[in-house]
Amino acid sequence: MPSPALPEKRWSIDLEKSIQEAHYADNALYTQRYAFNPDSGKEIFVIDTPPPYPSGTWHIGAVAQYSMIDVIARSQRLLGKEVYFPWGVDRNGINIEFVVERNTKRKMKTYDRAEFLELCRTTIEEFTEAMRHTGKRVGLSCDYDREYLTDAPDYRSVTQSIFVELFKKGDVIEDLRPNIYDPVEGTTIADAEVERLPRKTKLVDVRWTCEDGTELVISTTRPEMICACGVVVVHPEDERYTHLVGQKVALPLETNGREKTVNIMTHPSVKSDFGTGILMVCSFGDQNDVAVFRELGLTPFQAIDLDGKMTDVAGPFAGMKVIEARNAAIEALEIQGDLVQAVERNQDIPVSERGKNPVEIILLKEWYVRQTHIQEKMKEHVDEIEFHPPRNRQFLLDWMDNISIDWPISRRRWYHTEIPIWYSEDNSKVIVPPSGTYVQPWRESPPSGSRVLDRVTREDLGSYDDLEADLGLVTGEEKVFDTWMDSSNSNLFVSGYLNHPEVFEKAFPTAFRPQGKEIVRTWLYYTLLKSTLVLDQPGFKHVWIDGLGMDPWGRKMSKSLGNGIDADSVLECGAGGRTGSWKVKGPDKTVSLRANKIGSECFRLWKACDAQVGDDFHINPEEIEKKYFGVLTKLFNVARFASQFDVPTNLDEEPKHLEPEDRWILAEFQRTMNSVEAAWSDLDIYTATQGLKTFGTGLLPSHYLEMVKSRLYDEDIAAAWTLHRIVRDFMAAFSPVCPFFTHHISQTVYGHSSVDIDSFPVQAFSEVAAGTEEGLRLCKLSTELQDFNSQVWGAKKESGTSLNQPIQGIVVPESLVEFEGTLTRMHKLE
RNA sequence: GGGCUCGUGGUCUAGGGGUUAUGACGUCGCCUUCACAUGGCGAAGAUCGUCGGUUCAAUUCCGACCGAGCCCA
Repeated sequence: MPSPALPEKRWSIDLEKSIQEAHYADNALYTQRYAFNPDSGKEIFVIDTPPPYPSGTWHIGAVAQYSMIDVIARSQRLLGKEVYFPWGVDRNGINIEFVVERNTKRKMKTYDRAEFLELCRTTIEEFTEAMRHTGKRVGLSCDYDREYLTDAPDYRSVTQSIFVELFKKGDVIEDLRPNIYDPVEGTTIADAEVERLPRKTKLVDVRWTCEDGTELVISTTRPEMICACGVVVVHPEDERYTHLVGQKVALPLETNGREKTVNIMTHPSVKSDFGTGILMVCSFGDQNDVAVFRELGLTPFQAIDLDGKMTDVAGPFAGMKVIEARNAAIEALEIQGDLVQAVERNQDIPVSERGKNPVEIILLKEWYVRQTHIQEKMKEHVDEIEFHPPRNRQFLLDWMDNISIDWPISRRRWYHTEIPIWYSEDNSKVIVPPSGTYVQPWRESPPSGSRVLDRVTREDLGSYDDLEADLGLVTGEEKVFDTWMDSSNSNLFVSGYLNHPEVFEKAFPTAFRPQGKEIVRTWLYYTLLKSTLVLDQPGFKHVWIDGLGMDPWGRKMSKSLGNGIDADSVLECGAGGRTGSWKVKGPDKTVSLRANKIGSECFRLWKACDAQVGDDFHINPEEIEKKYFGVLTKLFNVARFASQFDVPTNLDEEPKHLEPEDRWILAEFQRTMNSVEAAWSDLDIYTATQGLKTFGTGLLPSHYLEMVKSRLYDEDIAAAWTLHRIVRDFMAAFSPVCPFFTHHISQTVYGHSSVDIDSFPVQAFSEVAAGTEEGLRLCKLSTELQDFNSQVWGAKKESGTSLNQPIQGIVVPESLVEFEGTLTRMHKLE
């Protein structure tokens, strides 16, 4: 027997790693394979990959999702598309500021701004490097040479240019509105940066007096805010207070510069069973107050300043810190005799994630992107986008229905993209930079080519170069953008907007947006908003929304639960003979999970086969190995078995004579390949992979191989041709899922790597093509053939006959008569 | 508390108004070493979350509830 061309006895993690390393080491070949070449003439398929945020560890669920994006990228290349699979890293934002503060034990605002930015940049670069490594370990075929970083000038200039464009069109506005503010850190923060901590607070009952002398008792934890009270409300169906509605009630504490009474009105948000069922609404005690002020059209008071101190409106308490003012107010109420009672109470209060400081909602002049006026238009665009799975479109539509206020985009932070604007000395004019320029207004003057605009009407008044002398002392904006302002340009950036107009022409709407469902309302929504505002087009052709990676019991993985599984440990499991073990906190007790070998190919196969896109998936290394490593072994063995027979010189030309079993398996193979090709076209990883797995581990080895073994050993040309043709094309179709596995086999056995194939292998076998009468007839025989083989194997088992011993009394049924000779030989029927 | 999504053998999963509900892993029994024990044959194991409704007929459609998850309060 000739020795197999595939020398390795089995697939192993060490083999996988050495193939992978060689693959990434040859940069010229890598570029030829995977780099984006917009001039290739092929249909362009740009993937708007979610740029990961480097924070030290990359969540295994995200790595799994990323590997599926790679499957899409590779399958689209296989279908002949020119794929741009960018490698981008999101590096703007608050997280890295936290890390630097923690590392240096110094607050951001105690630094020189430039110095702090440099610290952030060097710190995040270390994290980025670890992420690149994991990306390659899981086999991503990104265009790493074109890596983009959202904190780099080329990326930030796009964000700034879009801002300027929207500002000119009037879709970006500045306004004084309530914002969440951390008075200790001195910065606005986003909703997402607020968390709740339990604290003991005093709930005080305060007596208020109406104009007709009726006395009310209102419970509050924030008596210092009485000075900012705009209205007192009760529930519309609360009959206890119906008679009070419409009256005026006097504020029980002294104030300064405002009317001393407020109206009593109704509002459905009041909880009648809380305290006395009467609520004072202040600007702003909490988010509900903000909503009530807006709905009732009340003018808010500024009761707390940027230092967290009470303003003049607080009368005697002006200048005190919030907590001091609260105690002073309680004392004053007690002296006046208006304090009915005070009880200690546990309450979850909103604090900043960063400093654990209680946050306040205060009025600040900030920048906003207008969005409420454009929802209908956006919906039309969303209708044109194909969602995978279709049901996940609903996440977006529901969120769009809830949009009621504009998007605040400015932040008082540093490691973000700067808002590109300067103000004239009299504040009536603004200066904006020319498109494509990255500027840092907090430390630079406007560059040459900047335009001067009227701050209100947005009228273009001329160039900065001409008008500079008339503007007086120009001040640069110090604020920066919300990071979503950057992230929501990713599709524009990777599709070539501004930087490569000729590519953009061909590449937009961006072909493919893959992402997790938890950021539909941020990343997806804001991106589509931008596409509508800037280009009046849908941002994408396909949006692919995957579920989340959960722990083995279906719970979210988190540091606090202690149920996380590190991605690298799974990918390296089995390397160098080291096994993997994970201690994971389960619902009842800590469970120890063990696996011997997983690696990237098995990990990818698992994700591709185990869950449909859109479903949450449980990550259990034990299960990954048990269910899918065997599949790789089986496929490897089939290839290794085939590789001991000479490869016919021309695999593309069908031999003159094929035996019935060859024609049968070719018909089945063709059917599988057709459905796999259709599935790859539909971005349906699950169906494609399942189809290949079923064929490659079932029909092919168990039935066809057993039928043709003796012919193969007799050096039958038709059998060798059929087997090799199938194995070769199978590896091509399977290469998106397990690129290194198929690369190794196809390169070794056929001298041509499956990852270099750029058109789906055509199966045009004479007479047996799927859909032809003969093809259908042969496929219909499959079930019968499998049943017959099982029947013989079962009969041998029952009679204690070994499989290679003859058996008597079994007759090939009439329907399988064309296989009679083969089956008789295969089973040694007598 | 609100909105949305999901709920199929021990675990994961396919499917879908109609006779015995798909497959995989695991379990149990048997076989075997001629590419593959990372194999083969076979068995057990599911009132398709619960309760109502629509229907000649529901696990499949509708509603409520329960449970899980996501996002937002």
